[in-house]
Amino acid sequence: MSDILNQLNEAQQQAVTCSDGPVMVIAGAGSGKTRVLTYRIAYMLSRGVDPFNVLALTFTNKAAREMKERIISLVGSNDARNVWMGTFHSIFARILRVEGHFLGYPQNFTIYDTDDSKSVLKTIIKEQQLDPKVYTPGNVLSRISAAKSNLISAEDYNANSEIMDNDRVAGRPMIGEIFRHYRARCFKASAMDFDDLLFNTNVLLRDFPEVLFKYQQKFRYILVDEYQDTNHAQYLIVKKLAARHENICVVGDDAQSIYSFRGANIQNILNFRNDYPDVKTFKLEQNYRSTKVIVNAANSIIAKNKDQIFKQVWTENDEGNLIQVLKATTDVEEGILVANSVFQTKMNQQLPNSDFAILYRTNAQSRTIEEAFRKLNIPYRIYGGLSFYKRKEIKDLLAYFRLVVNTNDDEAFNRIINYPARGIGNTTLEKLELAAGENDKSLYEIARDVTGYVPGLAKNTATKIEEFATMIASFHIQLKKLSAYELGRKIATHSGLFKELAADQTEEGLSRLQNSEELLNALKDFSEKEETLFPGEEDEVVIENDETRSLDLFLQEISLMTDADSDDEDGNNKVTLMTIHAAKGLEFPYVYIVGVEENLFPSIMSLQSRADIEEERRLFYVAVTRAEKRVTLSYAESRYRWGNLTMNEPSRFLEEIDDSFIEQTTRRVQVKPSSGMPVMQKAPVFIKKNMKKLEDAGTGDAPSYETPVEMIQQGVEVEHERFGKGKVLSVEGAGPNIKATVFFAAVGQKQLLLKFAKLRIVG
DNA sequence: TAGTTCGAAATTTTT
DNA sequence: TTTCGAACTA
Ligand SMILES: Nc1ncnc2c1ncn2[C@@H]1O[C@H](COP(=O)(O)OP(=O)(O)OP(=O)(O)O)[C@@H](O)[C@H]1O
Repeated sequence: MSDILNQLNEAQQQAVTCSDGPVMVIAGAGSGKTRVLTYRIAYMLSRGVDPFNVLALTFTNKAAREMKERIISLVGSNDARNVWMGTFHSIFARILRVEGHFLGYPQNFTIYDTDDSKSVLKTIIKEQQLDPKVYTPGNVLSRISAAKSNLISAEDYNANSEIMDNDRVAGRPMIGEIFRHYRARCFKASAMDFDDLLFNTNVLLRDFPEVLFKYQQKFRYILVDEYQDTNHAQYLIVKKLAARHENICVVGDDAQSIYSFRGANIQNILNFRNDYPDVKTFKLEQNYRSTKVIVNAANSIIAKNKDQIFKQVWTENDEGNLIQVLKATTDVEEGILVANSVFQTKMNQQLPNSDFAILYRTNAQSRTIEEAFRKLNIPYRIYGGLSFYKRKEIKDLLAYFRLVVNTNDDEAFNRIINYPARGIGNTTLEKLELAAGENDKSLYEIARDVTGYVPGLAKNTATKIEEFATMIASFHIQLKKLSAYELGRKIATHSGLFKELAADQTEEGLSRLQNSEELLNALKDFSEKEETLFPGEEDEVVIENDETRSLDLFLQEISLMTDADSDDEDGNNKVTLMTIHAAKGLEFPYVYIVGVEENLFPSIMSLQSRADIEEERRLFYVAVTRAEKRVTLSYAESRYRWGNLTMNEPSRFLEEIDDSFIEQTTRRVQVKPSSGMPVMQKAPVFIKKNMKKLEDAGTGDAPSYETPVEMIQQGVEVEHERFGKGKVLSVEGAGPNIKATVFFAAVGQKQLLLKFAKLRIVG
């Protein structure tokens, strides 16, 4: 046990050993807050606390997993497996699976992701005959989401005159009505969206005292990491659960609150004392992560914010490198400069790729960076953006799985009823929807007896629909009998999905098929492995048939997984590319913050209000404090945005850093990259290509094609990145509109505008 | 009903 | 640059 305490400084030790009652740790970046939380749990366990009585809420599932590993090695016992540890969403989804019946949800409810939610909203907006330009799904969803995060139900929303007035003034008076429909539809589909998981947990704990009591007894010790980014719904859950024993420990840093856009409220941490007057507060001041330069620069950045708690942060670490600033002419060049710098640093000092992280404000920025790394053959991994589970082909297959698991899932039904094509079009679907609404049934139930519910249908169509429904029913029966993998493969083949994919011989089609196979592989792994993230207990029989790792369990596991949660199978020695938001809580020796430009970072959306700019500044603070050894900032004077060239000034944040922390020579150095850099041959090509685009954008006329275009003539063999190989049958048109008719082996004859089509001449 | 084509719109950040 | 939906054709 003293081993555990030996690895902590005095303030940390106090925070760890101060046993019962409310505890708050509020401290700057890299001061060991997460470490305190981890060691605190280890300490408790070593003092005989039952791991089943500990609930630890982390920001990602991966953080939870790592914390668990750490604790296991600290206490030298596998017992720590049984600690309840995970994100708010995954922990309470788990609990809702068991207790949801109190609220009328089945155990196998579906979790809707943002796309599902938007799709439901789109249907409602159309149904209500509202102007889709005024009511965009994204907009409406964010209103609804904000409401639910603040525990405002659809009824409350409509009854609240202030909210309704706001909507009216904003020209969107019908949002309350849409909200009502949305909530009804989700419920009917046995589905919860992300916000519902927290909202419904609150309802559960509010309206069912016996449930509240049960979990208060279970979770005698509650710990929350990154508490500054909790929203009201999360705050109340914690408050309710902790009310009985008040063994609650929260750690956080108000200067790192960066999720207010999804309802996070710094007041939760600032007002903690109001709820627990006898809270013991600990401040940690020593930073163990970063060099003096980084710590001091970060301090000077955050000092510009008005709203903050003053914190002294210092370090005994080395002075370290000054902050480098790279200036590029274009976004493409920025990528090259960054990749070069990584390459040089890594070669000079013999460092692994995993020592480097590239952080950006928006996902869209990853592209140019990615291309530069690919050119240099530096392995990288992109987090966020389009994850595996968001790909079309994967979502299609998953929609089949979802419908089989929860036949009420109308979203899934909609997605796959006519994919692969079964001759069931929009008109038919509308009739089904109508019948479903009138009879208060799910689309699936209508489909099972379509002749009964929708009499006027063409015979052929009705048969098709019933065949589909029967197929789903036959899968559904086998849900608990087969493993996830066995059933998954059966569905993929029997539904005709694989056949459809295999028929597409284009390169894109092949990769789609491969991805789908990859999903089946994941199912296979899942079916074979034993453990899940969560412990089970005798008093909660969630899993009826423990033997089969069935498909519904698989869906539960992946629905709340982000790609930060999964590890890469082909090695982890890669440069990390991610948004700053995703980097919260992580650390890397060398950090590059790219796109440090006005209108991008700070985002153009934030310039209106001081509060928003301060949040951007906190984001910048988070970014800088991820670094252990060196920070490099970069900006580009111009960058492409939706295909348009835009000019940008360097970010105000650059100027806010004291000059004494910035390496003054870097500017000169990278205007003329030193020779010996590996991309010297390639860089000019890139820049030239970009210059050409510049010209085009400037003049508009004077078509300037790259040479190959003239070479595309009748009879030439070409390759298209999507359609594969083909032969040019004819070329017509002139100027910017030259068109070629090409016959592709894979997809047949196509007309292509040479301006856009990327044709390569073969042979 | 299915497949194609053309024009408009989109990008903050995420569970 | 890509994605989505409306309009059009087979
Ligand atoms: N007493 C200590 N001795 C040695 N290393 C420490 C000590 N405390 C913390 N560290 C190290 O400092 C780094 C930062 O710790 P940790 O991630 O817990 O900080 P944090 O306050 O949670 O940071 P952030 O708020 O930025 O996420 C980690 O690498 C951790 O191992």
